[in-house]
Amino acid sequence: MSKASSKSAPHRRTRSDHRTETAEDYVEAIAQTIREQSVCRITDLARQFSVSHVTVHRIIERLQSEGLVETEPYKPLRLTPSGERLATRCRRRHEIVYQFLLALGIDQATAAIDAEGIEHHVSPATLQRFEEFARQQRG
Amino acid sequence: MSKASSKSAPHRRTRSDHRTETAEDYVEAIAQTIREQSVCRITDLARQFSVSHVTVHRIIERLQSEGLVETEPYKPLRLTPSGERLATRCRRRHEIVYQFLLALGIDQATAAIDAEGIEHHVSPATLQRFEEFARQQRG
DNA sequence: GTCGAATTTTAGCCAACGCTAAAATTTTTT
DNA sequence: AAAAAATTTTAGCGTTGGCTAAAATTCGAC
Repeated sequence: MSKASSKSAPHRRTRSDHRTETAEDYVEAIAQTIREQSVCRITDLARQFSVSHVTVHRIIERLQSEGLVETEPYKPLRLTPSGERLATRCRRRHEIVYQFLLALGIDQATAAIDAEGIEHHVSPATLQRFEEFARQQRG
Repeated sequence: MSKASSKSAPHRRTRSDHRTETAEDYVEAIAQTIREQSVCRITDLARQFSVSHVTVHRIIERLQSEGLVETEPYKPLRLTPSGERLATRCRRRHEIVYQFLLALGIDQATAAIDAEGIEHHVSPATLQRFEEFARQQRG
């Protein structure tokens, strides 16, 4: 183990980072669900995330107040333009991380799980290196 | 962008994962602080994590109830054997992730930040690949 | 030893995310 | 159309982690 190490960690991701991660996960899931089955409801997300529909409801309220999601009472969920853009960025990032792990030699199941966790913590610079590595490995 | 992708995400990390991450970060920081300046106080952690000492105090209470930290009133913090083991595992994992990012060609500052975020989400299998890659790149 | 500074502890507030129970609404079945 | 099923909403509670203010204790200087 080296010596230099990464001392003096800038500081741990704060509570507001968690809010962002949640927003990203939900927006990404909404986009994918709409893509696959044309509508997305609260129940769909509850099933995907294994939480109660009530929890989803409250998170959706927050995302709505942040301008990422639109919805009328008792109607299915929609993304705002801003929500769509976020979903697209997240999907791309997610895919790059996943392909990178595969290129590294990680098995599909593990890569899928780890990508889920890692994606939110990859800076643009690192993401670019991930992409290059995967391309180089594949090509 | 590929097609297969990582569909049907197992499900997002739950709230209890965050508790674990916090525990890991704190235990790791306590161990390092003790290593560097022989004692670790609540204030030290507050400074490192940029949160109030009151927040640290409450988190330490929890870690104590979980058997990771020991402390007597107004005294510095100590790790239990279990806390020490956790700190050692986390430090090792952190170091592997950091060295891996460096081996990939990420600059030190970015690698330090990203390692902080990524370390909690790397499975044992992936960690091992990270280690192999870094060794191979260096060797 | 006393006083002042630093540190820790307690009290009390807020937000996010987890839950169950129950009410309201929509959809489907009969 | 009425009844049943599914879905969404509201109400209310618990935990974690964020804060400030103020009290208690320890430590250092004098």
